[in-house]
Amino acid sequence: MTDVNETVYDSSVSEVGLYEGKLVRLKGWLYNKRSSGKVLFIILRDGTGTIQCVVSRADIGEDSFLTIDRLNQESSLIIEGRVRKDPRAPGGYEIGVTGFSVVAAAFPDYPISLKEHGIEFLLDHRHLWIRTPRQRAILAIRAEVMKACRDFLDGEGFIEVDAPILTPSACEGTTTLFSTDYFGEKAFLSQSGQLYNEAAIMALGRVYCFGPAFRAEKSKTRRHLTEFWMVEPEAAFMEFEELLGLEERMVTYVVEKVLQNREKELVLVGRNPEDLREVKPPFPRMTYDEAIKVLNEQGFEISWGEDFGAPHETALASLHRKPLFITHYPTQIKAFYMKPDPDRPEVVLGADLLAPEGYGEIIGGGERIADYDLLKQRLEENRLPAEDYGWYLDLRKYGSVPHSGFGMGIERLVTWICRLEHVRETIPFPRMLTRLRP
RNA sequence: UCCUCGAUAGCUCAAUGGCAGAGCAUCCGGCUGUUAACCGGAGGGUUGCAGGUUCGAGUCCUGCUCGAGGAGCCA
Repeated sequence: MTDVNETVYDSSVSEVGLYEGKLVRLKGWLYNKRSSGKVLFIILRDGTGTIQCVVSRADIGEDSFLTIDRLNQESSLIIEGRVRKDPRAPGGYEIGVTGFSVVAAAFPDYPISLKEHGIEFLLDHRHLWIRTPRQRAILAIRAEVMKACRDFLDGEGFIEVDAPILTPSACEGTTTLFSTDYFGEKAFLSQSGQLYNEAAIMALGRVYCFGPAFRAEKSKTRRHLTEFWMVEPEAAFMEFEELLGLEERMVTYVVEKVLQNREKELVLVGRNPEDLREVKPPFPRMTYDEAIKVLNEQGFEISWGEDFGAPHETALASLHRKPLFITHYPTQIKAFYMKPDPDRPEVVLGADLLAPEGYGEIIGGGERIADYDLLKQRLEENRLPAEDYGWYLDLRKYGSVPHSGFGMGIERLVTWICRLEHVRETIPFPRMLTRLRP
């Protein structure tokens, strides 16, 4: 049945269809095993997918059959066999095993059996949980999202500039920061690279930073991590209207790329790709004033000047099937660097982008204050230490220009795109209020 | 920090105040096309911790610990 001179092709599980009728060699892990006496079905996973491998006692001999029959879940092995189409196989193709070698037999107590598990148990075993097809799919989509962000911004003339993680003070001053000791001085983990971006645009024009951000808030919800990833573009000479257009095109591009390259994964995690095909410009817009009116009409008790809570955001966003811009928030509830609307200084030229289906804010951004005196005044109003912001004020002293930027939270974006219940599945090793390990 | 809910076998869960149970996983056996295979058998417990009520507590009461969902805050 096997010609000793026949070529054996090295393949990944995902590309096995290219070798129909040929012999292939697959390297991976035993995901599941079913036996029917003389025939054994092995589901092999290799990081690109899973495939059914059929082992028959008659084909490989009694000893080999017993060896493979005794392997436990997650044993690593190399399998050789012939690719064939079979409607009975999940995925359409299967491998008729002609030979194998065990790389390492797994201990018999692999914790993540193929049944239901609670979230605490799964998070305690996150290092193993990520092996499951669903988690693999989510992480692959995350990577696609991050790549699409970079590709889009690179294509728009942005240059990636890394912002520091260790910083001497708060970027926005309001939220809680993780502190650490820096050779006897107190230092903080960055919660945003934005202020450094503002310095970088005066050198490079258009920049973005892409990195982790840290928030020591005691938030305990499905939308919060203490360590999360954010992409923050910033552009010199870009005003508010142009910024919203950029955000719209970027979100559209990212969604398009995920549909193009990770549709299988989307389906696997339970997101209907058709929902996402509607995400195209223009996105609906609503001013803060209008939003307050709509919320009051819906029975919410919220008055002008209050910030939105999660239920408010959900109510507003569920009016549309596309992301929704909320613009012109009250100056008093937004960060000190946001530029007040020249026609109406009580509101800022800032916007949040709310994902549909109750996923909340995925982007926050706006035009920044370019005027030296106004920025100085805002710093004082917010009681921020002058010595830490001297360099930031310098940017307004030496050739200040109108400029805008935004931050997009990767985990929230992925949560919405995948239609997940919680952000914790969208990052390889989540850091949350009650979780630092593994 | 606040509100609500929860903690029983490795995992997911059941058990009216009255003998601590099932499915899965593990081990042993069976089955020539399985689909989170199936069938038979075995092992596996300080019921989160500390008190209390009771003839008797997994179950009722008090305190604590840990976790989940939500609020506030935010991406």
